[in-house]
Amino acid sequence: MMWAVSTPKLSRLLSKKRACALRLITWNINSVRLRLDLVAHLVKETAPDVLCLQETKVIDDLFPSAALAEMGFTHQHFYGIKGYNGVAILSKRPFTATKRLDWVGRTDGRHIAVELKLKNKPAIEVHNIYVPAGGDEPNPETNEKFAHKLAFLTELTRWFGDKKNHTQPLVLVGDLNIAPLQTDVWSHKQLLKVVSHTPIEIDHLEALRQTANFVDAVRHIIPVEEQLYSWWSYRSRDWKTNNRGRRLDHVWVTPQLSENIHAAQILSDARDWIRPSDHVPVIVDLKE
DNA sequence: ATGGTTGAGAATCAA
Repeated sequence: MMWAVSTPKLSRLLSKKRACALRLITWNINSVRLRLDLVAHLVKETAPDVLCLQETKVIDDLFPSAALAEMGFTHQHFYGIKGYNGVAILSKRPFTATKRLDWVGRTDGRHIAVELKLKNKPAIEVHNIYVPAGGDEPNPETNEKFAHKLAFLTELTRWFGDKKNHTQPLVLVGDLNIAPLQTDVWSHKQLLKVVSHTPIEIDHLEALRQTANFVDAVRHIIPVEEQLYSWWSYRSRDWKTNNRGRRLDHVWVTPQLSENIHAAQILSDARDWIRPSDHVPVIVDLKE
């Protein structure tokens, strides 16, 4: 087994998982087959109960189910298309339900959900979402990809809005491809017209958040004053020195779960792993 | 203002 990484201090840096906690990780992995060894490393170091991946980039027939089951994820729900996108929810705990959701008339592997039981709580529904990146130009009139991104968020907002009267606790994670806060980007001013940090996207994301009064679990733990990123472009000579990151990956929970948020961390070390994804894992522990 | 890199999978497309 080739361990791609040796960061011996990693486990020491991680806050310890409580015995009675559900550890949830979201990670845009940018090809699950190419980075199976990194998944194994992550799992060994952090022991997540539920691992949500985006950009698996593999059709279901070729999904590496057996290897992931060997890592302890005997419960798996995934949906991938050829070449790009693709989402997976890997779990050590059984699901009580699974579903796939499709938006803007496409079946393009961007949203799946599972239901699972927490101790002493009603079953929670975990949504794993990969929001379209949106292309380069932040104008829906001229850029079809940006129009798609906004339409995707609008449809999600309508759907979660319709669920509003339900009392089921929800967790929404994924690569939302939007960095909402000023401290979620390396330069608020320089990114105001850059897709991922434009006001119109942030408004759309905020509308989605408000449908179920979702709480940003990471910012619930880490103060908004603190610069925080989960993605650094491959197109940077030295990501660490330039540190031109953005926080595109999120974990949200509905209010009845917010008091259960025990810890949250962004594993920026992972950006230095061998052949890294451009995104790093985001970890949230929920007390049970 | 521009260019810079990576992955899938076979010429570009997506990010």
